[in-house]
Amino acid sequence: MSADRAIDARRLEASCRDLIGRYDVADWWPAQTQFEVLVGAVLVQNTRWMNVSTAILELRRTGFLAARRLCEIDPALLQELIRPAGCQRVKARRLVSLATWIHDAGGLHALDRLPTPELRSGLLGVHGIGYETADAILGFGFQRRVFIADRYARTWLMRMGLVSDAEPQGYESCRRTVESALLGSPLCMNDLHAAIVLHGQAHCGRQPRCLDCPLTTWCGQNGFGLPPPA
DNA sequence: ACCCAGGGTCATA
DNA sequence: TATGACCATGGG
Repeated sequence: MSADRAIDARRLEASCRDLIGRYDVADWWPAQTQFEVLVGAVLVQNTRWMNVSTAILELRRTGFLAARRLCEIDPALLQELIRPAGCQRVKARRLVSLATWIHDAGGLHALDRLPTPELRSGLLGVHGIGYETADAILGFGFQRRVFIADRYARTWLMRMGLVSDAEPQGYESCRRTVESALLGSPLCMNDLHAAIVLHGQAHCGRQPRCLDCPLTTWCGQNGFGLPPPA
């Protein structure tokens, strides 16, 4: 399977570098503390960041932006504080689960020392944290080198012809493929994710803004819509 | 007045 | 294993 690997690591690296260079990727994930990154990762699930930031402001204003505090918070109060982010009942439970896991593990300082595989499986064990949220937390919260193979990423990679047709279908296979292909690359994976999302957003929506975009992406339905050039 | 976003879980077939 | 419903708010 690796003999005729259907991915050109050189071209992938060049394309990613090019993409990163086209977007302002600095401070793409605004956060004042490490814990705030983890909270934001849960709150942003299927939600615009604008709504998340007001919820985070509420949490900060009331002093609940700490794992220990969130473990004991009244669920109804937490729901009210994060209401601007939507799905408040669901996300309140998830935040408490996350905070409890952190507390039981001995705090973020203890978790920081764990190897990435252990940390990742631990995160995935928390109710409400799936692959994408776990990897966002690993990358932006714990500064680990992980590729976030979200839908934007998989679509972009496929449309660019950078991965085989089979890869984008599964999160994990795509993630592993890209991570191994970029093993020796100096590219910042967080910057790459930011650029991919910004690129996806720029090509999203009913008014495609980038029909003349030099990158090989297409505008239209579902993010990258129009069929690939024949 | 729609539409859906920096997902994940759970119930079906 | 593979879809689909569901969560829910606010900005465009």
